Amino acid sequence: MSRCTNAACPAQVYERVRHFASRGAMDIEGLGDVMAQQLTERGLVAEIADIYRLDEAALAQIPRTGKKSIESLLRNIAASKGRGLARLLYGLGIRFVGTQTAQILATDFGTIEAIADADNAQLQRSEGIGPEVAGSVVLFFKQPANREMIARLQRAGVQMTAPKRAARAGGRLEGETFVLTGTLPTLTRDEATELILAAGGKVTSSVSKKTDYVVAGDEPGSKLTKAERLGISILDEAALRRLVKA
DNA sequence: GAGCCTCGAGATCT
DNA sequence: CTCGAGGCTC
Repeated sequence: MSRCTNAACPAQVYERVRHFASRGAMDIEGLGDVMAQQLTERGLVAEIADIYRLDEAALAQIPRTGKKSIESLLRNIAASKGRGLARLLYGLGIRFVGTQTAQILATDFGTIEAIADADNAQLQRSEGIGPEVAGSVVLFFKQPANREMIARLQRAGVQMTAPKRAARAGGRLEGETFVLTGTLPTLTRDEATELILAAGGKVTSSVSKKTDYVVAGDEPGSKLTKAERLGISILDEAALRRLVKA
């Protein structure tokens, strides 16, 4: 696979902005595919940090964007500053760093500076980080343009810290691995994940012998079948809540 | 090397 | 959600 290396090319800027604002990353509602396209095409956003410089006058240039949408978007942009290090890291779009890896790095290192200054060997001490991923992270933070972008985000007030792992250790679900499938009655996937993480548990995406519990909701997928075959404990939402509180 | 797991893309649904 | 590719662990 080939990768375009011109960071300034419009298609690259658009992709970065779109990914940064996406649900798993900074979750900026109102800044989806279409808005990202408009902002980058019009030169209102030439790099990620420009998102935080947008104001009413700039947004008013965009067709079909009235006072209400503008107010709401600006509010959502402001709210995104507090999403925390894990989401921010994922949002930066570092190769091989998805939500899981970003989460691990965030809780292991605690601040963006610690990650940016870590060398290959230090990064590899984290679970799931091998030579390839570590190399990719080092490469990203070696680029002066990336360090500058981060500095600009920081100046804009974007928070770049995370509670360290220690703060969460000793939870009731310490050492337990969970997999979610189907739709839960009252919790979203993110909320269920957060509940488990907060109790010291771990959430992965595929069922294996190492899975301790499968949390199944309505219309579960093949993960439930696999869990039954492997004899893994199945929980519904109520049982998960009980386990967390137990 | 085997098995596990994440990433990332594409399909499905709301 | 599923699934393949490929990185990581043991």
